[in-house]
Amino acid sequence: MPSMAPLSGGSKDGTGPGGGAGLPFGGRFGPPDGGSSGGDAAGKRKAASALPEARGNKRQAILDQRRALPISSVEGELVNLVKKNDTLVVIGETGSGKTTQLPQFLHAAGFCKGGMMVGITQPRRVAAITVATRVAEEMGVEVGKEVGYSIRFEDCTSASTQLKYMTDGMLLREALLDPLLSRYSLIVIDEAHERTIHTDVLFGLLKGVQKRRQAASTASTSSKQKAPKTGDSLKDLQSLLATSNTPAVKKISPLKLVVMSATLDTKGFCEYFNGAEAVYVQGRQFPVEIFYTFTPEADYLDAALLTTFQIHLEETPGDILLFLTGQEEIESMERLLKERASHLSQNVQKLLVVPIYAALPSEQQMRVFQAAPEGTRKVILATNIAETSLTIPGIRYVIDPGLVKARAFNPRTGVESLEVVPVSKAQAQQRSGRAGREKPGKCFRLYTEDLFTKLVATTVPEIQRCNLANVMLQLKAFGIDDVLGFDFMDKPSRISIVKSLEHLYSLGALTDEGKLSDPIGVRMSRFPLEPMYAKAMLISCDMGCSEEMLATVSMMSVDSVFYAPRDKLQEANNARKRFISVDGDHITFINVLRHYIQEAEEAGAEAGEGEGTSSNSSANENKKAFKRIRSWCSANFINARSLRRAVDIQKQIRGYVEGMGLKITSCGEDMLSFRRCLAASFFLNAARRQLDGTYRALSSGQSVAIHPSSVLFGKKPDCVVFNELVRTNRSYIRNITQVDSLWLPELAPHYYAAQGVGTPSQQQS
DNA sequence: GAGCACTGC
Repeated sequence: MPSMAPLSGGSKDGTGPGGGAGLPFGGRFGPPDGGSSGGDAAGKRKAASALPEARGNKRQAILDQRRALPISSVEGELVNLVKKNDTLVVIGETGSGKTTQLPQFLHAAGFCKGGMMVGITQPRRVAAITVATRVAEEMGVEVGKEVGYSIRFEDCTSASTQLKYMTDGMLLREALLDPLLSRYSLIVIDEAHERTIHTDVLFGLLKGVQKRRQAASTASTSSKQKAPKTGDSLKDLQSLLATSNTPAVKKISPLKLVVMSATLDTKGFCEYFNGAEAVYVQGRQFPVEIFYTFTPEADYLDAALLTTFQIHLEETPGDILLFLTGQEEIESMERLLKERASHLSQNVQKLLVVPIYAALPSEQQMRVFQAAPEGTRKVILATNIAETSLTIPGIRYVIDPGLVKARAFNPRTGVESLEVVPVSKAQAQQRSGRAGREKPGKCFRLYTEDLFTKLVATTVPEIQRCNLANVMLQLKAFGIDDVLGFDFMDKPSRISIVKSLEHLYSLGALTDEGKLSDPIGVRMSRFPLEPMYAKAMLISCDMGCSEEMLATVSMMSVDSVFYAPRDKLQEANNARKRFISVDGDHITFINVLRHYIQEAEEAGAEAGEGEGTSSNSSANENKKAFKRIRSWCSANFINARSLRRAVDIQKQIRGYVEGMGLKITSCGEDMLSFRRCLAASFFLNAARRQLDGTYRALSSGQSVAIHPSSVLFGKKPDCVVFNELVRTNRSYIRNITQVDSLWLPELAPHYYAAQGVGTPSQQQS
């Protein structure tokens, strides 16, 4: 393709504020290297008024906006390339319009004919919703009709849907039910550079689907051909293709694939997709000047503080975005900045400090989107959440200390930890790009240019740094038995795969031959849960306490529901007391969920009592109920967002259980039965108290301690099961329930030697 | 007596 000019670059010749010239903290920064980049999907725009006249104007405005996008000048070429290639790699920089426009081009070119769909995956739920909404608006249709989206808990599509935006995890789910993705003519994997675990699994899977649909379509044209050769890892699906559903399969057309990425790291993608062609689409991003420090900073927090005031006192208006590693760091920086800002002289503009991180309650998160008052500069203290997940308007200055808190995972021990590590080059570029969304901006990297060149190019893909039990279960469910030979773009370590297979085997999900067991493994793979929780649901159905386990796995699947701000710790602990069970955290969580649901029901009933005839009054009643629940949450120091999510999950899992023909039953007050069920479910995570008072995890033999946030902290139970093993200063277990040590060999005899619970009967290594 | 980046089904 005569393609498409290179992406717009940063300025090469800017003179930096640091360059030595008269700054209060001068001499800190060297000259710019002129880089700029980064970006995310198209943002949400305001819906226009519904007045006919305004609507006409709106349509014209939309058309103008679409035509102005860099991608629209190459529509014809792009469509031809898609037609010509089975797989096409599209590199589109920020603001190119690829996410909203390319699917519309494909729609116009006839890829949705004959009831077929174009599917577009996104790593995040919000992106799927906002982009689908925008595209529907541009096409002048209602969301959910021709253009729809599908995310967990919300399917906004219909029989007439032709462009379907969805989370990557959702497409994986769909592939379980329809292994050939027979309703799709083309799949677009967007934001492929983010390399989420779902995206990476999809890569391998879709390559397989392409192969089989190719085979099916040529088989149907060249008439008879025997079942495809077996012997490769996909033989199960191939035989499925050969035996079942024959008429439909014969008609199937080949599957096209478009992989869209924001980085220039095309080589890896093209090689992986069998030498696929790549095209570049120019972006539209303002230049961002990059500054480095001349020497390494001993204390990056101090350097960040000084740089903030340097910008504040010397630079033109525009808000500042400072990247920090976590909540604690943000809170202390907030205090420091506020303290220093209070000493600013009267004739200097004010500084407004706003924190944002995922655990912050939503009302407080919203503050970053409010414009600062006249004559005030806003400084936003953010975690990685501001890197991709949300775009904050008004940012012209980015301060990047070059560090990030990332999850690490030791496959040998199964221990997870969070560690502060240097960012990758791609991440640093993504961060600096945040300064050039609306106007030219500046990015101050609190490290030397030499150090930048030594950073790794891209972040290690998620699939290489987390627990793979779920992924392996899904692959087995797809009929891929040879998981070690699966076509990963970046293969996880062998030990990591083997360990997760052992884990699945211990749970009974795999047979001695390593195949998915039926019905246990098959059922487990259907649940949108960690394998251990999926198994727990199945066991609890046999043990008569599935209602309690349903509440437990729902609560275990969300972020901590207890919200304890540092300054109100005592109050929060007191509030928690009313929910506590002496048996442990699991039953405590069940109590929280039950109280919440009861409160919500009462609030709903109270609202219903005063129900009037007008919809207005019922809306008010809803608002009242909502308010009551929210104040109940804050009075009890409970994170409302987490609990709402737990309720959603509970509802969804209940549906799955019932769909399998299993019964949800409660054991009532018989918590002994429920604790036995917890022991039977979580036997892989058991720990026993040693003579010296420490605890020993039975499966790995490592020494662990009960986390102080557990209700069993300081209670010295003899034997416990737990759900989380996290390493910080030492190894802590969290979410714990007391069990009788004799239950373990009784309920998990295949794992624990019958004579006792000193050690498991296998897996000693 | 400690501390939890961010997503997703």
